Amino acid sequence: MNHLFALVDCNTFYASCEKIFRPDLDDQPVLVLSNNDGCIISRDRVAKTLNIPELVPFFQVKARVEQLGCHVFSSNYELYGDISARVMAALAPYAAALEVYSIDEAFLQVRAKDYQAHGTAIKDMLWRDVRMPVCVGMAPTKTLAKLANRAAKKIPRLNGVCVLDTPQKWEWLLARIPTKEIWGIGSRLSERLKMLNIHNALQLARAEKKWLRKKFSVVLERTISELNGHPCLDLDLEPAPRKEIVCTRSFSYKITRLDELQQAIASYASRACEKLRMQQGLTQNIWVYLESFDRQVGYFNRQVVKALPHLSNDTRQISQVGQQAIAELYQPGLRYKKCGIGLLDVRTQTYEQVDLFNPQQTERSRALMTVMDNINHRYGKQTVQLAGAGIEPKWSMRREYMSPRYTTRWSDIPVVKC
DNA sequence: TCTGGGGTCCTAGGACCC
DNA sequence: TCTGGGGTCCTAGGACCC
Repeated sequence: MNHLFALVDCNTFYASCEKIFRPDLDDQPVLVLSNNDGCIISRDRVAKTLNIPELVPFFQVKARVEQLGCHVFSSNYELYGDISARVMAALAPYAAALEVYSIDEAFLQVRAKDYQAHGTAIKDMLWRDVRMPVCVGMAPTKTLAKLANRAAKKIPRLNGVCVLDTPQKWEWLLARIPTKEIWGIGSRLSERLKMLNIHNALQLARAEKKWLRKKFSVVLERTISELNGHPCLDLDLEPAPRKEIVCTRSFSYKITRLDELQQAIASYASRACEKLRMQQGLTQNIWVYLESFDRQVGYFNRQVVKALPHLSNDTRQISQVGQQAIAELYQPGLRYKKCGIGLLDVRTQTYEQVDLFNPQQTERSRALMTVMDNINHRYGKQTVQLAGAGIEPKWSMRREYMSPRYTTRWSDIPVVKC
């Protein structure tokens, strides 16, 4: 075998991040909530044994969770992002090539004499150096590596490492995996496959792929090839810049006033524009979204796309257009729960087409944005921001159980008492 | 009172071109 | 009696992922 793909996936990533700086919680149940403290999105190993469900609204289980003595945290993305970067950096020496697939997963291209030993070495290293528990799955294709990883998580005797390097090994596993669990097969597809009498991964692997391509899509055809050990998907080493940058949030309570909605849009526009400038991007089309829910009126959402006069990454300009748009969408008397802004058709500054007859973003505006970003990078987010975004606004999301930003704020650095 | 947020890729169909 | 063929670009919507 020339090389294998390895998928390294952190176990209960958010909950594990919270535990790194709280060794006192080692054997305690830990839960992490989504934005606005809405749902449970991560449960550590101990909480799972208590049968606390994932993806349920927190308020429904709050009483039980407290009774069981769970430690609850609001999501702390600054912390998780930083721990993720540590994990990825630590993995690099163990791979010929590495793809950061998500905040808690990486695909590696690995060559080793003994793959089992290599996987164990990766797992032990991440626990020793970052205090992050992971599982490792290895196989000749990414799709099989995903399934190997799932097996490593679910089958205790594998000790967190699963290598599928022969058809005998992966076919044994495929026969035991429902189609829904395959990477790229969601609930819709798996239902339709069931009607064709395809219930598990082995049945899919042995199905007629050309016919299924016609009936479904090329994606499914690739999945079938990958299940048979024929790689179709390579590592994505240099992720392409984003084509869309979206920022939407629910409010901590229902908003009724336009000026508060405009504050929110200004604040989300700032966030989106920071991301835009980070990838040296420009945008010309702005999407604005507004959602309300009211007992009497019911559910309602509206959206609009607005064009800027020219390509831009200026927070002030984009925020202003966003605020005009939200004013158009606004209807007095409704109670709003969520709004958002998206930057569409994002392109790179390098390829900007200069138009002789139309205005462009000025040098002055570019320079100002750079200064703003530098200050915020150095002294912390929102050191400089638009006045229109409001100062510590009441509507901003609930985060009642927030842990310190141990690794990204000087003021939050943990203190060791001897 | 109360249910997250941010992405990508593919396809079908329409408009338009030569 | 009989009405071409092939291609590109764009958009909306569906499906999927973490």
